[in-house]
Amino acid sequence: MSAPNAKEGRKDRIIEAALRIFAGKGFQEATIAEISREAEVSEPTVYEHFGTKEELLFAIPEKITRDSIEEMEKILDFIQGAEARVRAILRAYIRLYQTNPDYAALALLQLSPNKRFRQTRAHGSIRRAAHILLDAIKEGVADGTFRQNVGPYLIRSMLLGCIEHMFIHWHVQGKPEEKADILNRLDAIMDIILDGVRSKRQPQDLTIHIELPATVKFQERHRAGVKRASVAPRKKETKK
Amino acid sequence: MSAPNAKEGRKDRIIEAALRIFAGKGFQEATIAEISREAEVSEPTVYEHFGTKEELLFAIPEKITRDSIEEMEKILDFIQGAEARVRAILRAYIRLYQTNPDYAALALLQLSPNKRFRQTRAHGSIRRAAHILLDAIKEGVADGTFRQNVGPYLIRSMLLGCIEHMFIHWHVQGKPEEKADILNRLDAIMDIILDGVRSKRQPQDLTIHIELPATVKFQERHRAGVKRASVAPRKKETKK
Amino acid sequence: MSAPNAKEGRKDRIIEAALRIFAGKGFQEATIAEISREAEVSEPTVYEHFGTKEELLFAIPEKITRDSIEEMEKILDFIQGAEARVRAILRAYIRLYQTNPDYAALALLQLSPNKRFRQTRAHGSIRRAAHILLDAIKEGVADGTFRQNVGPYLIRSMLLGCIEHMFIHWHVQGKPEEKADILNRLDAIMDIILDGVRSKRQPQDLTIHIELPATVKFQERHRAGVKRASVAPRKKETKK
Amino acid sequence: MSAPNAKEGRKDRIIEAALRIFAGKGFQEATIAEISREAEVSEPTVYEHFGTKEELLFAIPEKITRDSIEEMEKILDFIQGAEARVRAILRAYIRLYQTNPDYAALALLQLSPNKRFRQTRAHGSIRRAAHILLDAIKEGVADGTFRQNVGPYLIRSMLLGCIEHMFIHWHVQGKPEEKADILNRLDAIMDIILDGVRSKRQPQDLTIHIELPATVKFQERHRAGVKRASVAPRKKETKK
DNA sequence: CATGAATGAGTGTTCATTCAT
DNA sequence: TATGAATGAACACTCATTCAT
Repeated sequence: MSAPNAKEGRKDRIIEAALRIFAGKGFQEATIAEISREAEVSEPTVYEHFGTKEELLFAIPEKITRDSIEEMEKILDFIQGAEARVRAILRAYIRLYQTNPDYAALALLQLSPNKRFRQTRAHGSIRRAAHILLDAIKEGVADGTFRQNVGPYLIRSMLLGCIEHMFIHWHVQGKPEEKADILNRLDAIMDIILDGVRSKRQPQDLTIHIELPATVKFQERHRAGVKRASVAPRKKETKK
Repeated sequence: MSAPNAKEGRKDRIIEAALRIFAGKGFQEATIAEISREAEVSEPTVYEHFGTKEELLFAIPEKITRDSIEEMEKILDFIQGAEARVRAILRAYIRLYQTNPDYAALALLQLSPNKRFRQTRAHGSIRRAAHILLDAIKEGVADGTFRQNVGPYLIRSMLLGCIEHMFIHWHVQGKPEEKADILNRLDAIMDIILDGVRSKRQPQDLTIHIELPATVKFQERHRAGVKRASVAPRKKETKK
Repeated sequence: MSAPNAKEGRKDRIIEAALRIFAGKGFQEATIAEISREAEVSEPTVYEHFGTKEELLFAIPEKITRDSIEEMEKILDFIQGAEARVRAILRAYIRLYQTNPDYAALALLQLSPNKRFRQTRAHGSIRRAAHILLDAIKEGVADGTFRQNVGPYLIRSMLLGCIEHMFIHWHVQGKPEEKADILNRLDAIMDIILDGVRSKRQPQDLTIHIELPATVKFQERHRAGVKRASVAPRKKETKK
Repeated sequence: MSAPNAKEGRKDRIIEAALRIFAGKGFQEATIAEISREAEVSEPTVYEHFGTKEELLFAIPEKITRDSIEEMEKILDFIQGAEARVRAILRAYIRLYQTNPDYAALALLQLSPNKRFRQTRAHGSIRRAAHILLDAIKEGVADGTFRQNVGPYLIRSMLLGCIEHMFIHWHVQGKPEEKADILNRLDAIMDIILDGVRSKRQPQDLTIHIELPATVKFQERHRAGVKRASVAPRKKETKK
């Protein structure tokens, strides 16, 4: 038990050290010497487990994405409805980035520019995740949840682009405290993307005309204000 | 006149060569030797004009953004209305990226991860552009064009994130032909972001309870039923 | 009995694997890892038996030459006559190289350049073999079999040099099929070295004076005269 | 003039230093650092001129053989007769090895085991030289200078093998003083190879047919029949 | 002023070799 | 004893950067 533990522990320690260093100073600026120091192993030990500096880089998303994506897929089995599924997927993205800010920085700043990364198994996982999201969106387009006249790729770009942009922005701004907030604001973000940012000042085209005798008593039952969820537009007009 | 021209021409040739090379293979993978070869000057000549490889990197956005942003600012003087201004700014972004795909790749993949770039004058220009966009958004929030309850930063992230994500996606996918399409589709994209992706079929979640005396005549006006949607939104009307 | 057998078998397996690998890619290019893999033992086991990579290299001729040379010495006891002895020794060389082409390549290409190998016991054996050959040659010089005016070292260089050159040539040319032929051609080679490559035309200038009774009829048959040879030795014998 | 001189001088200095070091301690044991120190240049300068350590190794025979072989070819234009040509070629070999003992050691001990060297231009020159020698030998075989029944390849192996063996022997024995002697003894060596090492106690191959009157008494003197030799020299004497 | 030539400084990578089990 | 795991030590090679011309 100690051996495999020690072994895996060592390998994991190296990956974790590499994640810290790579995220901190970039792939090229980082040296194996520094990483091995951080991991408290010797340089050759790093090469024992990872044949190349770049291989070590790619091992990081390999390790991190596999679990995340499998978990996400499991969860999705229990979620019905396109919108809910999209929300769940984005929630997974955000939670991953938030739980592991170093990984977020690595993935968004170091890995994505790397062309060779695109031929990696880890990138395959990422593509799969992106595909799952795309499928959920398509489903939403099909069932009328989302607009018919908008390409699902564009919707995905909006969703992921927004999230990624926020993370990058906060990372380079060095305001990690705000990062913790993203998950809380996901529903808001979702609502905005779903419903748009334009202020909805008029009951869009809903008009109800009811003619009642003067004696009739009228009671409108307000719903409890929606808490965090759907910022769905509430439009109520009662006319007489 | 010929000398400064030749000189400036030389400097520009170096910058352009550097842009091509940096965008093509990344900053670290590129060598001064290669760039000087591409620019048809000698290596020391590169150092004559740019003290450092990184300085040369930073000179690229310096050159490109200055003109773009100044032009954008001028144009904005003639545009009224928050939404139109936002559209104009985004149009400028897209046109820049589209006109100069190498610069797009450089800015989005090479420059943004670079921390030192943030202390550059060129980055100042970029920040200013981002600020102008933010101001336009704020203006729109203030004048009721945009929702009040959404932070302008978030709106900006949505807009820029979406655009950047699309460019990156198309760059790494190697589909430049689609890139040419973005500008044409900007208005559509803007509309989507502004209006949301949710299909706007009816006032959702509207519940009206009306108690009426039996004698009251009631007339319900059906809207067109949802066609294919299966997960159709729930609408409940209760009448008595 | 099994243990030492197994052990010796293991040691031999390592030596044989090392021979294959060393001969195939050279000493420096070969790695202990590769050899241990080929021998189906672990790397430390190699070091268990041979303290050093070079020690392992030297163990190969150690193992191979010992038997060969002892056998050769025994055989020589039964061979009389300098020329026959020389032939026998060379036959042993050739048979060794031919039986074990890997060893030939190793000895001729890897071991001979190695200075430290000269201080090895294995090299002692090789020296002894060379000495035995030299003794046979000296014996031949002494008893009139070989020319008096040629140093025995030179004769040995001719013999060994020729054989080695042929093996090297065929090894690098990758024509092992010809190698199988050398032993068959040893006698021819020996004859050539012994008798020279010059065509023996000397009887050309041979003048014989024979006094015969007038009745005797005499006929000499000339060989075709050599055309261009200028430096051809002229030998004249006169008899009565 | 100074620049090319300095440049070529530098490059040559590096080659010469490399030759000394490589010959002294072998290719693998030598380090670029040591060579650059010996050449009094920096390590990168070595790489400026030679992309690789091995390329540097191969540049040595490149430089040395080209001149030698061209010179040899020129000289051969003036030499008539196969034997004289062969002698001239071998003289060139020996002089080269003797003039440049380090190169001899390098060529015979470091280069010949190297498989990649065989694909080098320098090796092409060496092959050409070997081919010229072979042609001269074939010419000699054709014109009757050399034995008809001996393959020219074998003759070449004898000649080159002998010379190389002597140089190697003297190199590893560390007796350079004898090396100086080889050229002086070349003619003797040639004579030996051409005429063989067997003591020539009688005119061989002499066949005399004499018709004698029946009254003449005839006596044939048998020599001891060679046992197994197949190509054994035929000696027939007929006496009266 | 432009450049050919040179280099200082640093890094990834390799293996022979050794412990701890 | 045999080995999986780890490492110390060393080296080839690169490239941004600078002189001398």
